[in-house]
Amino acid sequence: MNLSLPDQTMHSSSESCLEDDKPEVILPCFRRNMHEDPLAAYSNGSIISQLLRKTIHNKRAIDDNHFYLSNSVAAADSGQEDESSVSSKDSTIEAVSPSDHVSTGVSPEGDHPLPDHLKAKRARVENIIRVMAGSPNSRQHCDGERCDTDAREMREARESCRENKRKQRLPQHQEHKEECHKLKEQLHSMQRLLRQLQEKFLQVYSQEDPEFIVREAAGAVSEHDIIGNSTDACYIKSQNLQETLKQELSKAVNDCIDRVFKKVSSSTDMDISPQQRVCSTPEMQISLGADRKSLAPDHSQAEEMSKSRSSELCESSEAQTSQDQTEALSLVVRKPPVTQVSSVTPTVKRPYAVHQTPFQFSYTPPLHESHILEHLLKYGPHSNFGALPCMPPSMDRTSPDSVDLSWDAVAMRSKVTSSHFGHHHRPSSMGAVGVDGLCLPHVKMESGELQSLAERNPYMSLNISFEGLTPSHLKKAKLMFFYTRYPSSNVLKTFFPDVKFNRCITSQLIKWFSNFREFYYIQMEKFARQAIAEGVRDVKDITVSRDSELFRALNMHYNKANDFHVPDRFLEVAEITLHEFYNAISATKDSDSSWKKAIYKVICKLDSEIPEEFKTSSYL
DNA sequence: TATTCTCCTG
DNA sequence: CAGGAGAATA
Repeated sequence: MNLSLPDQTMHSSSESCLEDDKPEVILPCFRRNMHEDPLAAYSNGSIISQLLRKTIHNKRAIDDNHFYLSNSVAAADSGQEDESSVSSKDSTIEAVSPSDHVSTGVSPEGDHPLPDHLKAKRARVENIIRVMAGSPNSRQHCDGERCDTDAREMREARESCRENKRKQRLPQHQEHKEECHKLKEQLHSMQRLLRQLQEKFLQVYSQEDPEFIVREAAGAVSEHDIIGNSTDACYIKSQNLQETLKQELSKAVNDCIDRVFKKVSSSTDMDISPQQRVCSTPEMQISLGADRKSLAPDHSQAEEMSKSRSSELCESSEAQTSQDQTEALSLVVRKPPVTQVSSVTPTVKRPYAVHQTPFQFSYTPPLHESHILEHLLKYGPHSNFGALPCMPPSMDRTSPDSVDLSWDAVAMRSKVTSSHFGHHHRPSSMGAVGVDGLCLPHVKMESGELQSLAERNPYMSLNISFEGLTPSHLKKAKLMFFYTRYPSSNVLKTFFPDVKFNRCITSQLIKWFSNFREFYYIQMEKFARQAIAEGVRDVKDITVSRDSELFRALNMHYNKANDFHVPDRFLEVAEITLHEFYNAISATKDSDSSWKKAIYKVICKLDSEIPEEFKTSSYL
């Protein structure tokens, strides 16, 4: 394909529609429309159709290697019709030009002034189309190196061109009408949302403190200028918003729990499987946002697993109340009678409710409301609550205070995870009501009951299987790294006997060691380069002892508490690795992108036996 | 095709 | 350290 369009052509076709610097091409009236009053351009000049047509022309010109653009496009840009050049040279677009005239006259908006929202929207649409129109030409400025990309882009351009053609065949005025209609609808829906939000605020505040209505409403919904402006109560406003959200959420949650409990209590006599019974308790529904896609059911969990599992119930319920749950959920039983589920929550249409959040499962507010709430939660003052990241419920998020459990697992996890996640928050920070209510049922539940529930519930087991890796395991893995850099999965299974292995766990452990290696090799490279920079001439001058800075760095990473005696062999391996890096870098092998692979190959053979005591589950 | 590894990013 | 992308490997 010949891309060597004359420079002049490119300029006239690409820049003239994008920039102001071609006054000789763009008529003043058109420029005013484009740059000063996009709305007017929209309603009067059908700029969109013109630009679309120009796009088509440009792209066709590229495709067919036609060089007639400079004239016709310039004319088109000017806003004046050049039908002869259009229709005579490209009969496939014949529908375009006449419709321009039609649309110009039958513009649905006519002369009516439009809201600013609409103007802005329209401006954006036009901008997008301008970019579309300009891109294929600007591409022509590139040099020959990008021919491949260009070819691909050209194909895309052709497709896009076809798309545009299809659109062009629609009567323009109809298109405009539709567009206007859509915009209007959007505007209306936004106004509706605003009103609803406003009402919500008023309603809530009136319950709390009638005196606040005036000030708060004015501040929160200032756009509508309900009463006036208030700028002096920002802090109080935030506080109130916080409390309000908490109350609203808590109310909704409590309500749903009540309803679910009622339903459950009335249906426990029904003929349902143990799993079903288990899943029917609210805390299960809430907390079972398990990673269902992997992991097989596990009925033989160790006792401590079951204990930590119970802590998960509360933890995950906390973490998930408001976040978006995109993960497949296991909150519904395997073979639930549809009526049973839907009778509890009519909003849940699917018996296997895959994408329902635990929260939504029981309480699904109208879409707009939830959106508003979501937005407020995300960006509002209560970010701690709202911005809970989308992490699997099995991942660490603890609320030890919310459940009075004395199990070691809980305590341990709480301790570690609270330091692990900088933004960990205690329930107390969630407000008096908060989501603690969600955890309440746990407190009332006997530990034995919980345990048996957990053992009978495959989905919980999934959760816990994944949960099997604790910070203790991480610490142990780090120490094992002193012996083995590339442990096989068999080794891992052997040395983590207390972990119920599955694909997920294995991958996780492998990932850990991968991370360990990453740090290890980064340090090696760093110190090797440092040695070279310091002018070390001989590899033999590089040693790794316990006094070495390198060792200290590694020890700090894998043995932070420094309560483990690092085997000498590790020092040797570290030294060998350092030498490898030194040699490779000295030989400027690092210019090769895969120069480290040779080193990895050497190091992976240097794994040594891991002491037996690591095999005991109680190690550490 | 699934798994593993490295690299990169947050 | 987790997660994702991409390449290598089985």
